[in-house]
Amino acid sequence: MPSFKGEYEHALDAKGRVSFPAKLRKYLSPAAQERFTILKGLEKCLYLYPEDQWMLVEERLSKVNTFTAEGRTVVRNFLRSAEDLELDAANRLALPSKLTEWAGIQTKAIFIGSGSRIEIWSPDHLDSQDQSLSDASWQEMFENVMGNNHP
Amino acid sequence: MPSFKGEYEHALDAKGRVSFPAKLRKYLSPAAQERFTILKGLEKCLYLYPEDQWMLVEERLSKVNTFTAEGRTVVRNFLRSAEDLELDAANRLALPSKLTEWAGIQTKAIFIGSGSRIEIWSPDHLDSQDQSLSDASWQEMFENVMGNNHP
DNA sequence: TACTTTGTGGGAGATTGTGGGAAGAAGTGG
DNA sequence: CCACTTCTTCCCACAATCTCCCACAAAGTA
Repeated sequence: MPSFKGEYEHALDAKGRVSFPAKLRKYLSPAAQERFTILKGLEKCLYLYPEDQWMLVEERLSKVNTFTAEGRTVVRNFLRSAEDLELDAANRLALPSKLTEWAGIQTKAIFIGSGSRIEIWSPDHLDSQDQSLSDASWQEMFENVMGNNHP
Repeated sequence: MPSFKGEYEHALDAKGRVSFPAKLRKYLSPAAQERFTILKGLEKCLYLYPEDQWMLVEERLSKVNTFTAEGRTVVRNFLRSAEDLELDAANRLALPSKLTEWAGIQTKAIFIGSGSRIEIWSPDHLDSQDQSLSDASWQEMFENVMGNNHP
């Protein structure tokens, strides 16, 4: 299972379309080909899942018990911002304007390969995210997360 | 089994009709095509089931033990507000005025794809629902429900 | 250099969202 | 039972939007 990696900046055109980075395209499994689901991330960026990965998410959601208020709230708020996309003939994505507005994406978008999914950031929000993370706390966080998984 | 997703706002016309979002239409299985059951939701919104999904709901209801008062009450109150609908030639639904009034829907309705069904909200009620859900409790809820499915 | 791939732009036609009129069905009161 | 009103359904219309297609320059490749 190849994972997405790397960072690529592309321009949006007047219609809200962006080229999907060619390098990332190479990681797409043929199963997922050309089809994605995009949604609001937990940070101020968008998450882009190729179809095969998204299906795992949906499968999990389908097991949630919607006879409880909590279950309904989770499913509602998770799926709410989601939308299916596919590449056009020129390998572009037409990003939904609601999502680009929310994420502060106007003329430029930065794609970040992040394992099983891709994040899409506005340059500004990515900068401020970077600056709020000092070198020291990054080191600490790294050790917390990675330090004791594989002893 | 693709599930409904996304959020779409549409205007009601003077006759209480709303366009059914084109993006959601793509998820309709040919079996269910164009036919729905609508009813009062457990929150202050309406639930819209395509015919095929509704049949599963009915099947489930048929298993409720109506020899108990509780069982009878549940079945009665669940079904009493339900009504069948179908799309007109312009892909619109004529929402029953009783239900729109109950849900506080006047000039605008928000469709939220939520897995096997679609929720229809008045913008106001959706806002207040959102505001009552703080980020903290959302995160917590999310972890409760999704966290321990796949250890 | 010649050729392919990649990123970007724009136009034409189809789709979608919305409004309103006219024919038909249903309810109301005499 | 009939005339009248109201509500519903079906049809047509139109503007805004979205898709699909073609084009082309820049960059990478052989």
